[in-house]
Amino acid sequence: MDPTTPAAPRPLRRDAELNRQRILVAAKQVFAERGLEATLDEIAKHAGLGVGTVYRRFPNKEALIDALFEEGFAQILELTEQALANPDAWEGLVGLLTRMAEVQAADFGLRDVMLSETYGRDRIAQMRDRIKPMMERLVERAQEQGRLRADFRATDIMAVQLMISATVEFTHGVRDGGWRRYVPMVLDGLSARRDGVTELTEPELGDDDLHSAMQCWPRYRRGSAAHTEARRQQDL
Amino acid sequence: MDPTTPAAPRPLRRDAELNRQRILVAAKQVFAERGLEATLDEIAKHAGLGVGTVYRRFPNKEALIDALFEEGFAQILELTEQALANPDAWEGLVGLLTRMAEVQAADFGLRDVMLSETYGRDRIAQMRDRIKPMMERLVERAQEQGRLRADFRATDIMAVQLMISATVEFTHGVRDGGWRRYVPMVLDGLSARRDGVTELTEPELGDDDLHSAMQCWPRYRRGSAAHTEARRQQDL
DNA sequence: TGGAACCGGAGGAAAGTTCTCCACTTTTTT
DNA sequence: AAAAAAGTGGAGAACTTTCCTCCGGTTCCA
Repeated sequence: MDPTTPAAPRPLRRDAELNRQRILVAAKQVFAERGLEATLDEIAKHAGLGVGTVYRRFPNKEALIDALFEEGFAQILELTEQALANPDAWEGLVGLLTRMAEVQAADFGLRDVMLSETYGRDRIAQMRDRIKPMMERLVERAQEQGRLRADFRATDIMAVQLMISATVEFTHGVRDGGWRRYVPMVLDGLSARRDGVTELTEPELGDDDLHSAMQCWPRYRRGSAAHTEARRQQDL
Repeated sequence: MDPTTPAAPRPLRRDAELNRQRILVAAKQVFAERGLEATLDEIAKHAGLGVGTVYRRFPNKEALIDALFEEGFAQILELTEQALANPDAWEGLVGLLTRMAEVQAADFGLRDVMLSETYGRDRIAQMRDRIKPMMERLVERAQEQGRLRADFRATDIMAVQLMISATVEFTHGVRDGGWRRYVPMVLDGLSARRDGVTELTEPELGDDDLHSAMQCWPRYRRGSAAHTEARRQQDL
């Protein structure tokens, strides 16, 4: 009837489909390592393709990100459900926050999608709507069971995640899993009361670790280092 | 003897000196509000001057920052000394971390200088060398007095500050002092043991607060908003 | 009042971004 | 096997955003 029906999207040519997969794989990897700030040029190079190819398959960066992080969301949703399934709500919460930190540490792209609202806003908003009531139930139950501090609220979880995320980023590249030292500390702050402390399995950062963490700490690193450096040389 | 002696720097012309002051004042304000990412153009405008004037007085951005944050460092040093002076080391530590958070919230420029190593490296390194032993003593004493968890180390303080800093930034522009809710939580995680919890005086974030905090959350906000926005419009 | 000192702010230079374009290559169809 | 269709690569267009320079004109002060 309607000749312009968009219904029948003829399948991609074989090589094109293959390249599409390559792009997805490369994007997943590159985003995971470098976060969403990675360039599509970078991804294309990593996939062994030209940028043009990437842009023909995905109209823009956001579309690629969107296509990529659906499963990531599913994963998070599942983690939350698992946490709720635990009869000990506190244990569930502890596990959830730890897993979330693991996810964040393993995939900076997913972290960025979760923590920012720049990309995939709709999807995120939708997901938060689904997760929110679960979080509220989890918090409530953990409080009823007397393990979570009574003044904690579901809206505080975001801030806690952000705190943990900060330690993940801080220790990144310095010591794998260095953030693991700080998750128990934060959680000890959320418990209603306790006799001792949760044992820290992750050893402390040495002075040298600390120093290189500060060096690599990417925040506030504005202006290309090269540029600034060149200038510094001139001044001598 | 030597005609090229740099010793006698004839004083600036009156108007020039006045403008120098204006620059310093404006820079202090603008950096405090926007952090070190503020442009010298911005500062110049805020001072009612041209950029050229700023650059004649300070060879580059770093020099201006350096000239500016000496007193900030002094302030931090003093806070640390005060903390050490407190006979109750734990109380000292609590006070210190709270004050530090206040400083960070009040002056994003100083926060950036403290937490990054991009600007004023030498000065910072030097300061850290002076502060480090004080921190170690503070930690040690607080542990001896049985209030601070025994597995805490002086090198962990940086991470704790980073966590707090994350909450400061998160709540910034959403609710003044919203971060105050999280400092006691973190500190409760650092105490050796406790029967109950430290009372949170800062009320929780509402759903709307949370939403706008996410919206404003500046991290990962790459690509000019205008650009992205224009593109989004086209897609419709 | 004659310079030396100073000012403003347009715009140069560099480094990124995202995304387009089109001469070429590869696949599919006839 | 040749024509048609589909896909490719990557230089570079178009845009930001940064830091900083330059120089015609203005202001101060000896």
